Amino acid sequence: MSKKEVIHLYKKVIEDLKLQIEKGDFKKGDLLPSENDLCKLYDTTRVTIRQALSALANMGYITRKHGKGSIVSEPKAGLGILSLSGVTAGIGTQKLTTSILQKPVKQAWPDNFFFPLDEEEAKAGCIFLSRLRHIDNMPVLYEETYITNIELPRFSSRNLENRSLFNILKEHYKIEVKEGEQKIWARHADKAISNLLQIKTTHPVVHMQRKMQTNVDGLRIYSSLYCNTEENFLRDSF
Amino acid sequence: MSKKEVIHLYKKVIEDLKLQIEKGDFKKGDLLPSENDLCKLYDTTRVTIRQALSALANMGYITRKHGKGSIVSEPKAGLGILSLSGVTAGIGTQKLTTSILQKPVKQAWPDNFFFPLDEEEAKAGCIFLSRLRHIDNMPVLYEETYITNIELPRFSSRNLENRSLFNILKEHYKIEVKEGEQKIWARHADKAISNLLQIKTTHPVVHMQRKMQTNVDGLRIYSSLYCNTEENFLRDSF
DNA sequence: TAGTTTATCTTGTATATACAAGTTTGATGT
DNA sequence: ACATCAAACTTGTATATACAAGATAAACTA
Repeated sequence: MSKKEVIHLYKKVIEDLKLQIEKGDFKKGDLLPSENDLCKLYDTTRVTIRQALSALANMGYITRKHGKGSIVSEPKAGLGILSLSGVTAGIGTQKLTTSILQKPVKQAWPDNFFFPLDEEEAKAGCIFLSRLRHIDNMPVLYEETYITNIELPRFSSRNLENRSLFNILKEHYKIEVKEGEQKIWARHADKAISNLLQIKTTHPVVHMQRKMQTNVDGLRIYSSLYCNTEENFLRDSF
Repeated sequence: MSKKEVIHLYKKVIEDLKLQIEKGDFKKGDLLPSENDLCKLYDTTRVTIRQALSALANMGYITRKHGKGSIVSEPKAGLGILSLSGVTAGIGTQKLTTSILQKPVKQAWPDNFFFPLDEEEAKAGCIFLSRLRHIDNMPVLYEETYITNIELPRFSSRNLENRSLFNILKEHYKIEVKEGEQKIWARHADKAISNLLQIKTTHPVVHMQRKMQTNVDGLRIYSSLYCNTEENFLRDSF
């Protein structure tokens, strides 16, 4: 009764190459195997290989040069919060830990929610969770996440510690973030935030509000986050 | 002796559809003609049409739905490039003014530039300019821009006041920003910034450093900006 | 009528092939 | 030794075709 999901060849090529770049088998400036080499490797044709390579180029892993080849791009560093490419940051995963302050719970949207909601969305309610991220055991980023309430089997009980919410949504529910918008402020930490991030109330923090569309119709992800950028910074690529 | 550039079919499809979306022939939510219809229209095959459509999807003009069609997206402000918005909904362009503190000048890159430069780039030097943006005559955002020094005829003498640098680069030099990355901090304003933005040195400001790739090989645009987000916020779509 | 199936749309994945055009390298000829 | 040219790479554009799979509406059945 196993799912027996059809794994598409071009997706396998993407995953393989992505992994090898992230592992460091291919470093910045290296040339990937040529399209024809990859064709032989995967026993397929150039159209399929090119589909994978152009996706990788779009995700920012490589740049392509006519007559030359596929050149591995600079690895992205920083707290890659926003990267749509799914690059889990250049900050070593071992240094970045996440603790859940509020496990996912179904609830109504807060009053005066920070982005306007359409009717269906407002009626459906949301799944709320909050997390605190640490780097080297120091709290750095506090994030509140609101997901439109649709049926996500076993979602509330999933272990979100030290794992990317986006990866879980992708792997288990095939939900992928497609586009979004964000608003950015610099603020003094208020009492709650200064407690959470263990800083003084005069300390400047980045405040961000984000709205993200997904590939699932009607399902949006909102988040509000506060970040102490004294020792680290927020980064994103577009 | 004209250039007689070969215009590729898939590029023509992209341009045609893009134009029709921008003109409003296709509005948000509309379905584009199906792939097969477009095949007949352009007397070509699906592979070529799909190449165009997937490019348009990547550019954010459409989203594609399996079994449904190509759906025209909400028009977006720019390509994920930072735009400034007011708390009170969108500020009209009339309220936003720009003054040039430093007209474009050719110079060497600063020492310890905030992004690593490759050899060619470092050798070429840069064009530097700085601008101060006001909302309702209050200074809100200070931005320093560095462009790789390539020949841009008459660029230094162009009037950049109240006009988008990106629009000028696009219209006059066909330079378009393709992708980029940005780093974000919250900081207390230092003396220079507090003077420029007319705020106290304890005031929190958003500091951003951005690196942008263009469609011209070897031409990159860097910027470092400081923003007072008390009355306004920075906004960004991706 | 209401629910189900079927046909027919749509896009998604894939094979096989051809030639154009940019880049590099090595052979050739002076 | 050096410049030139040709061959052998690379990616870019394109045609033609096949079947899978999601979405939708018409036809069918209870």
